[in-house]
Amino acid sequence: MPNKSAPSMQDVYTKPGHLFRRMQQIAVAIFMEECAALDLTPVQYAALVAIRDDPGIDATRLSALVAFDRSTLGNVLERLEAKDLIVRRPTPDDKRIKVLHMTAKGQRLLAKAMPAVDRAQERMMAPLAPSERKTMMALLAKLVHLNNGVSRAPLRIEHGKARRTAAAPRRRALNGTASEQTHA
Amino acid sequence: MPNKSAPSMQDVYTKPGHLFRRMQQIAVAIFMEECAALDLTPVQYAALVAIRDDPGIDATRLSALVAFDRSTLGNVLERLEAKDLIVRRPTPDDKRIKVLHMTAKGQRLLAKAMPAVDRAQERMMAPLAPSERKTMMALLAKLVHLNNGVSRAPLRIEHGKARRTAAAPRRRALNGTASEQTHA
DNA sequence: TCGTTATTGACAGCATACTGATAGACTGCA
DNA sequence: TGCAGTCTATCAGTATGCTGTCAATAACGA
Repeated sequence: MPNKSAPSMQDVYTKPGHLFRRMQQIAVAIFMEECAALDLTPVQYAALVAIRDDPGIDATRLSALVAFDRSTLGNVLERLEAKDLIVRRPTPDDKRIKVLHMTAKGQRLLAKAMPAVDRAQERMMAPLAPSERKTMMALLAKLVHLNNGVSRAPLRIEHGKARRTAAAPRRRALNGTASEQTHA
Repeated sequence: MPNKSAPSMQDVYTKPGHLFRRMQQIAVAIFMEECAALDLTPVQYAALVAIRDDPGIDATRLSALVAFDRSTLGNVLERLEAKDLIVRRPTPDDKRIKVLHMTAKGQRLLAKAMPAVDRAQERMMAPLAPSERKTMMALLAKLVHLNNGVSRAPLRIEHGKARRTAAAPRRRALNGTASEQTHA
């Protein structure tokens, strides 16, 4: 009988946790290589896209849209503002909130980033055949969707786009739990 | 014609980079939940396993075995030592090196961690059917394998287990590049 | 043997993540 | 109306991950 009394590195190498960590390392490295000239991180890119999609959004709602931890996002936005890619403005209707808008510089950078980001996505999947990529992405999407809500930063998409205004009272319950799935 | 002039969040959601980041978030969250009582992170767990597998290894070689960045590993080892799970000792033959050994406390913790780690791995794959899990893991392993060398911390396994001794001069070229694959 | 090159551990600095706490602002309900 | 509970941004603390640098040490080649 083989010795099963203790885990070895050979076991670790085949475990999902190890492989997901490695793949994340690789994905970030490739992204950073492609975007080196733009001084843009994956997280910053996603935040910019979301802000451009939804101008006037506030930081807490943004964190739900891009599935970032709220505490982390504060620093990310600070850096984006320091680089003049976005602006944060307080609002008269709700003094707790600072709404986010892209600057012209941010728009230009995002346009330039697009091809670089696409190249990065291509490169990380390059080792797989086209049919394998499809399978991989379908399974990965399923895994992420059905595990949404596990981490501190689950993805939460506001349906009906009735974003908060002075007239429309804000929807409650932004604090989703693990059992609550955003898309059914 | 649809407007393809700019990326939207809907595009980002389906990109590999986004999904890998989300999955890593989820995997770490699940691991930490299962190991909360043990005060052990995924990275610390892998380091412990590797040190137990290969007592007397030094930090640089360890970083290659577990695919950690060398700079990060220093802090990880510091914390493991502070928790009395490992010891770092200088050697007379090479004054640059500090060799690593597990303590009895580390052994005990590792034994206790095993079932928790297994539960974590189960949980993160739980949403997939057994056949889907197999497919996913095979593709993920392939992707990581063939992209090994891309990040700053590629996996490098020493073949022939001729670890350095006073008699045997150390193998050169630990500085692998992206083109160099560890296993053919 | 002696100078060049490599290796090692340690740092400083930046960016992403998460936990938990806090102060101020707002809402809804009694 | 007034207060309890909620929501916002922010902060301190911890951990990972990367870039780049440094001094001490070791190996190698001329």
